[in-house]
Amino acid sequence: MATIYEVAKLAGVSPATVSRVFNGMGVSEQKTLAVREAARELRFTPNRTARSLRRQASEVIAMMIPDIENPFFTAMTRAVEDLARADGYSVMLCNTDEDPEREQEYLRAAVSDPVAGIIMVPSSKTARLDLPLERRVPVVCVHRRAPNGAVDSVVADNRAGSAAATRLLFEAGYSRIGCISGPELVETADERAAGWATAVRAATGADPAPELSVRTTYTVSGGEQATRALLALPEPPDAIFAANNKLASGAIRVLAGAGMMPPRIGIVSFGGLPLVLLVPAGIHVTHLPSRELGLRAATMLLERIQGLDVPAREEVLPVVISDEDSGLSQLDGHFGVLDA
Amino acid sequence: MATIYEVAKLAGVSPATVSRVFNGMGVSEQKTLAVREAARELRFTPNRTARSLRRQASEVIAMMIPDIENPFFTAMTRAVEDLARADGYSVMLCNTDEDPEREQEYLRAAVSDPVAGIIMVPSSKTARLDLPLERRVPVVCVHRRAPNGAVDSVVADNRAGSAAATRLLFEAGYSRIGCISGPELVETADERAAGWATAVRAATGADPAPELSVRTTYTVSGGEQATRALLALPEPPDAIFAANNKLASGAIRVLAGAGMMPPRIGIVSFGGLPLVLLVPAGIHVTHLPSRELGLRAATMLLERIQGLDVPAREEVLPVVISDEDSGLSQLDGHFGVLDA
DNA sequence: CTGTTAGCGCGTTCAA
DNA sequence: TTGAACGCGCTAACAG
Repeated sequence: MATIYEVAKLAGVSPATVSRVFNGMGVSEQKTLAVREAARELRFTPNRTARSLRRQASEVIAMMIPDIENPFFTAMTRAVEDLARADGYSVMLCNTDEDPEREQEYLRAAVSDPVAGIIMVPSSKTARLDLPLERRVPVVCVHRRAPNGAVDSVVADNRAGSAAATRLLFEAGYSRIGCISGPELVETADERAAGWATAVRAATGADPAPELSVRTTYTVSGGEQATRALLALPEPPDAIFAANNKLASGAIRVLAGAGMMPPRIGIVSFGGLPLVLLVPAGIHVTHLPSRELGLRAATMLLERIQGLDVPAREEVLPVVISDEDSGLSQLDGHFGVLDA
Repeated sequence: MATIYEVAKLAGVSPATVSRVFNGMGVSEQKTLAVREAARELRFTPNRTARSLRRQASEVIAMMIPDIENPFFTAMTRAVEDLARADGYSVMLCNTDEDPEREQEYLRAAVSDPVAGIIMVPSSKTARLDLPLERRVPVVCVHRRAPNGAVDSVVADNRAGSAAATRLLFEAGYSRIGCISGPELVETADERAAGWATAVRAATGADPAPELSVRTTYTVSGGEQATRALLALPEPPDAIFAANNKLASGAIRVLAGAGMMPPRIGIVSFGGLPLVLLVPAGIHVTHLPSRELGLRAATMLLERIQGLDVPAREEVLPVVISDEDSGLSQLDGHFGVLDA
């Protein structure tokens, strides 16, 4: 692996000149050409590690998400990568599995790498950001707020969105609506359950029955178990608000297995059901601004990396509720089609 | 950010001793304790950049995939990450978008970082691996073979799997089966189209009609257009073999829009349709060993990183074809359910 | 515009 | 077992 010294020797210049050529400083055309020629001959590529060490700055952004297999997070990641690349940064993927220990481990690694910045979906309200804060590594929290509002955050309006999604079911004529949401202390899960409760209160004038709200893990099997629990109630719900796509998948799966489909039971999925596009008619699907969340987070982080020094900011992106089944119900009597 | 020098001073030892403590060399218990205490006090973390530069070795694996939003690739990536983490490596995600130029750019970056190794899904048979080969950075190709067999590869048996999947349609009574596959020169696309042709030949005793095979991009809209083209044929097919999940999604979308569903038309998707789990009955879905591909690739790469020096290896993983619609058709008369 | 030199933080000789 | 000194490859500061 060639170094600037070898290039310099071959080009008949000093190492510093080689460095300057590769960093766009003022070098005479003649020497520039000579350096480029020598570099090509030696297949020279600047060593990024050495550069980082010397500059005390890296070109890597750490992206910490709970689950790389959830299309919601990959869409976010994709957006981040697009923007980061445009600014010359690479994206390092860190899968936390909602595990605070893994998260902490990744934070430690990111800080000792050290990365240019961190975009993270905090696994819980207890996430500790001391390490990056202390080392002055910029952090932006996305999708869930930063603990203590310590750093920039950009989130979707989960509460209002969930309330609107639940309202859809009331408007469709359902009256006893169950809620399946994620773990306690996970912000999105709390917010979405709260939105559901708000809508129930607005529609019925009373607090929702406690047994109608089930909290579980954000997984397909969590959705399955919760749905079974709701169906087993003495007075089961006639509709279900599922707080994310995996929960909705589990719910749909169990309901389909029990032969219960709309309009016999109402279902709304808060968050897109990806790729497959086919859901039975009558299932409402709301769109979460995953890409927009990623774009905003990346923008805010890049600003911080470039030195922006203002107090922690917080942005809330609206959740647009379509009132059509699955977004495109006109296609077919039996299926709605969800945008890819 | 504390350095070993500050830790050394505080602990009353030399920097070398601090280094030794953090690398598991022989240091007296007393000094070890002193160093650890000082390190904790200073919140010291070894700087990975400096370590990489000095050791000429990094702890990052570059994972280059065509599309982070395709669950097939994220499942692979997830498997890679699991294994890599266990060995102390982080995974850097590189999204190539099937674009050879971006791929090349990423290879250049990976080589100049420099990473410990590269796992890649080559975007085409023309991918150039000279850079990593020259710099002796280990590469493993996954899902698609390495160009020229230059490095280790692990792939699924796309040809046999596709033939078996196509046979499923013949066995279900369909006789004129169309094929929608990916771009020319993309190995999986070629192999799957070839598998389809083999099955057609075996079933009909003749070569398939050329107009029954459509090649397009591996996208939902590609699948849509191809399906429309097939339906517009003077003699349209009575069944469709879709060579990947995105193509199948597009096909299903168009067919559903035209009111054509099984059994009126046969459909098989080569590759899982993720998360949503609901596809109309009669749609066959085969399972690709995405996780296994990732695991094998990671294993092979880690071996190479550890210095294994044998000629390039090639592994072919079997594709298991389930003969049930969507894997779980027993659930419901109208829907099949696909495993998450 | 160009060359010389120092040092980013660490791991690893070599001597003691 | 320990410490002093060197250098990984590069860029920034200073001279010229």
